[in-house]
Amino acid sequence: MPHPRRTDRRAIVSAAIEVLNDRGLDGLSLHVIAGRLGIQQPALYHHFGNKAELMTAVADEVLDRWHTDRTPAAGERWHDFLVRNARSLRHAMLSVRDGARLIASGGPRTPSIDNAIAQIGLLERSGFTGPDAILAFIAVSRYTIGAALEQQTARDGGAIIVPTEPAHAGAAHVAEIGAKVTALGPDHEFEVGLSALVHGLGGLIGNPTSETARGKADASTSR
Amino acid sequence: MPHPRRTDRRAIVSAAIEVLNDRGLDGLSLHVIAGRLGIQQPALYHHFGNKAELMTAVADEVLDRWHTDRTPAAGERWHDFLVRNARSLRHAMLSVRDGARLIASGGPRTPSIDNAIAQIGLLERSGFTGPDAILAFIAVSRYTIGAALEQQTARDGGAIIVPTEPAHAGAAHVAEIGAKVTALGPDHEFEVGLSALVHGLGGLIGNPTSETARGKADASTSR
DNA sequence: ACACGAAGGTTATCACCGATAAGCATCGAC
DNA sequence: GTCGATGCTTATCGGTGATAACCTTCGTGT
Repeated sequence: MPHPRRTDRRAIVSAAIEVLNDRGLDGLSLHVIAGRLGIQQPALYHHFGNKAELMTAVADEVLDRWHTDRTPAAGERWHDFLVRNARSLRHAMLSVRDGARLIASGGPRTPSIDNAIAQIGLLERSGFTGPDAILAFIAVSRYTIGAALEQQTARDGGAIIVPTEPAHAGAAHVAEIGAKVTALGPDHEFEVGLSALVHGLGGLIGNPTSETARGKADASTSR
Repeated sequence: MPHPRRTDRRAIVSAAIEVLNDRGLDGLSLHVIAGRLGIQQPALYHHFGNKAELMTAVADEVLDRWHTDRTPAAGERWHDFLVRNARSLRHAMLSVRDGARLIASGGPRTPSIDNAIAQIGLLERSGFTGPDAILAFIAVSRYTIGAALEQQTARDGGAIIVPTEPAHAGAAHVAEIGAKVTALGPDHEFEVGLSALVHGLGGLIGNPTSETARGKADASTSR
């Protein structure tokens, strides 16, 4: 039986996620994906123009499956929603091996227009200006991605390594509290920063940044 | 002139940075690096065990060259230093093409032990507990990396794209404020989140998180 | 003085990857 | 009933990281 079933984009994306989970992003080759579907590698080019296009579809599927909390509930407070949304995004990235690298490599996501309207609307109704609402979402999303990325790419299991040069005065102290932080776990690391960020974003209410925007751009080169 | 000069690790890393700047991270192959040095590709394996090792050295060199503000100045306030440190890290990542991807792909950095002691010491003297000091640094660093990564991988020049489905009610409004945010520029986007995050981290003073952490693996720690 | 081993470089070759070309089979529409 | 679109095949290409085997230079210990 040469062709038991017709292959479509959804089947390919699902197979890719399976391969991703047990071989990692570096082991995710078109050959292996096709092999799991019982077809040859060039056949994939009938469904996707190139590998990058496939990867984008995989990233979208991962978000669709696990990033569930994107819509503010009725009467939900703005910071509760921001936190819930960030946790959901993080959960999605951690649900797949190398998920953070996968999402990050695809560049910034563009959410559906309806979600964007609902999200921004909530923040505007809470006192944020329009631009500040968007800036708040961007900040939370970037922090979340950065946190998931570093957690997932940490090869030493997330432990805080202190290069223990012999008998350095403060080194022992740093190593000790480093061990404490490690013991608290990655979830706690994430929550502390998230809570601080969201709390700080509340300061934008009544202090719109677009008016206080001063030429603070230091020597950062744009590229 | 077969061998004008002996090649060492520093020369290889410098050549790699040059190649990185004009071909990008995806175009950074061992063949091209060796070509710039006038040698063959396998010769590089006498200096680095594999490509990943070379990339780590390149990332370290980038940080050494451009991430200059890592040490707190005498009498500097904690939040001023945190902000200055984050700007310096961002500046380093933006100083090289694909610098953020380069830094992020290498996993979390381990700073020199002396810097870690000085940095943590400043925060502890300012009222942070030891673990919270580390958590604050981690949060700022992850936000900074996430922000630089998304800015650098944005292929549409950082513009906020609104999928303009026809005549959608709030779409026009979202597109309008999206354009405003885009006009403010990436530096402003970064600064707003950074300021909020650092401001929020100040709330940790007097409210140590390690004591409010419930249901975590905290039994093993000291005393 | 000289042998010798380490260091740095060479050519040849591998397996693998993404991508393209050319051809064959199936199947629905006209 | 043919015909073209669709999905798949085999063959092949250039490029990439990595390994093997060999050669040359050079500092050094006896």
